[in-house]
Amino acid sequence: MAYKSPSTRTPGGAPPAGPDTLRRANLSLVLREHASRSRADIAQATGLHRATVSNLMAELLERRLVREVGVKHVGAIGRPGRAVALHGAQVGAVGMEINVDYIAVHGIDLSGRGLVERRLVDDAMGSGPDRAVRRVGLVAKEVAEAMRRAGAVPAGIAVAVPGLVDVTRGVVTLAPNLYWRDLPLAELLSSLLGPLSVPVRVDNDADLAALAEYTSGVAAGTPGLASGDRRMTMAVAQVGEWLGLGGSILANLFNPRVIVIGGYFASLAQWLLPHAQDQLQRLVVAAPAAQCRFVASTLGFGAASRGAASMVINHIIDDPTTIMDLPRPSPY
Amino acid sequence: MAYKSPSTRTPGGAPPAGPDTLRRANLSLVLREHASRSRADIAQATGLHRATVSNLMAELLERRLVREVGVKHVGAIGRPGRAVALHGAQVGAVGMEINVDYIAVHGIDLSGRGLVERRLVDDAMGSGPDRAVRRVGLVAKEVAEAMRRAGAVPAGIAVAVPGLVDVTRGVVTLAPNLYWRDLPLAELLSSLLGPLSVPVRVDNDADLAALAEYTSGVAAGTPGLASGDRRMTMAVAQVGEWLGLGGSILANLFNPRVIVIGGYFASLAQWLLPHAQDQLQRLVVAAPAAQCRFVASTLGFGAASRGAASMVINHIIDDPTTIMDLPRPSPY
DNA sequence: CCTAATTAGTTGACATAGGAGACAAACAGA
DNA sequence: TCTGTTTGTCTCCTATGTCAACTAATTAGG
Repeated sequence: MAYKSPSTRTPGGAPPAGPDTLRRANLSLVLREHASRSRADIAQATGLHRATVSNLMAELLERRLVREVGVKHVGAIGRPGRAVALHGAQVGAVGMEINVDYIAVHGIDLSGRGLVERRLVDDAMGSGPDRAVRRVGLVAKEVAEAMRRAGAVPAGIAVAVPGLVDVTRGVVTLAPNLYWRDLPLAELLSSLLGPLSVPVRVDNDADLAALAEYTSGVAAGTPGLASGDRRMTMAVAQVGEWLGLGGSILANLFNPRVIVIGGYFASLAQWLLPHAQDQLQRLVVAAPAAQCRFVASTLGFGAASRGAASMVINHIIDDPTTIMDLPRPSPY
Repeated sequence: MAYKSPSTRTPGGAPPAGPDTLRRANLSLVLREHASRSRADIAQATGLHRATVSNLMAELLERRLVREVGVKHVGAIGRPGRAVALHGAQVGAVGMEINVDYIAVHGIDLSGRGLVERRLVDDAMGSGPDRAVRRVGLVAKEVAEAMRRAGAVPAGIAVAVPGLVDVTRGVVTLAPNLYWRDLPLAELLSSLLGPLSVPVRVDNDADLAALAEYTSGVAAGTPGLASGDRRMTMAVAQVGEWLGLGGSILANLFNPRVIVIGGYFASLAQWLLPHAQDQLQRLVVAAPAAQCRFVASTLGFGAASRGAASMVINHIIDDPTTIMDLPRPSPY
């Protein structure tokens, strides 16, 4: 009999680890070092043995996640390495943002290149979940089709929702603005998408917007914290001070380098941020040793859907075996 | 040659995974199910094969982390299982809290039983790091000795510091009250402890206090958030409202079930909390759907050191191979 | 042009991990 | 006592990574 992975049926805790767990972890490790480097370089960077990297790379090549991209002529002595690079074009990721008056969509490929970008105004999103979910499902289907035509088969869809989300189950616990409550959105969308069988994830919109800022926005490459709360309405200066107070509480707890202000606040940044920054400086314990700055988002309202698409890609990088385009041929 | 784990030398990212990684993960998985159950029960709970659990259990027995504790007579049909349980008594964990005017210490064994508890008043802790570190080192040495006399060899020491901490390097980035800055506390204490070679960790005091509340305090078994900011001084009612505002910001971001108020605030809980709760109710989006309550700490000032000790235990449970009391005899 | 040195990638033996199934052990019930 | 059932262990199998030896490709130097 063939070797079977440890049974996945674990009631509460972490799944048991088998050899495949190891494989997944190391595949991910190798895939992270995709910056057009040779196998030897990657072995160096990951600490894995050259032979192991070769082996793992073979699987990544088979799954069309990377490709050989030419010879890496270092000019130095010795045999030149064959550079491998991320082969993003064939794998797609779809991110959607649902809000009261619009649906935003970002379709990108594995290397982050934008393929599809839409923003549909729809004032009736708040009129109950049934209609809204159907609408989202239609848009998702259509975008997935467009991605497929562009050569990138969608490997996952992530949906950003303005509310509390149970990420593991894909359930929207509460989204007041949409009048949603305990809505199994991932499940509903999955069944609407039907035979496409694309994994659907759901997450909080602010979290995903933060991810977008972190990966490609003003906070790119910096440990940061994003905040886009847009439920308060007060005079600008006052709001700025409150923002500073809120930021100081977060800064004292997490010591971020930047706090990114997004959503409707971003457009008022010019007037808000000076007050906020003053307040922050006064209230943060570590100031000025640990510099924490308020920064306005530059991604605008597309941030959440952009972040959603990024999250799909992150999940693929975390576990490259989920790409089943070319299932590994059984050796028996 | 024996099998060598992948080289640990990884500049930036995660370490490469070898068979030992797998072993560690599953050892931890089994050790978590220590509630006096049979091997078969544990196999059921973890999803691992019975044979694997037997194998892992053998190593845990060898390391004296668990012990056979009698027959599990279910009264039911079939061969009764041999129950195994956590054998905490031989392994110790030391938690220390450093503050301006005192050092608090908690020594517990692996099963959580308290062995040593001290609280030393020392008003000169704020007079520079040199003296303070020496003092802490002496206390640590003495407590470790007491633990050893009680039969529990310390397997780790965690230190709670009121300030910003770089946990991975064990460096106190900034502790204003102590006048510490970029102090490599873990390294200093390690060298002071000398040949004892006990791993030293450093963490933020509020985080560790939160851990204590979570494991054995008012928030035991509940996803919670702890806050013990004691830097503000205002009129009680006003403070209560500000507390509510701060709590609402956190609640909107993280949706915790409880927010535990600790430190000096806890003693004023009676007057503070009603105002705070009112404010919270008004400002939290999800209220009243997602119930979030303010709760006062009952652990008092020992919370951080208690949490520090818990953290040491958590690390042991996470990776039982760090217990090298009985190194596994090589089979060659 | 040919050889030595050097680095890149691959191959097969070895070590270790966990799963599968068979087996002995230990009980309850008839 | 015999049967059925569950527990724990043993042996074999597969999967994975390391290691050392080997092949491949290139530069340096005569």
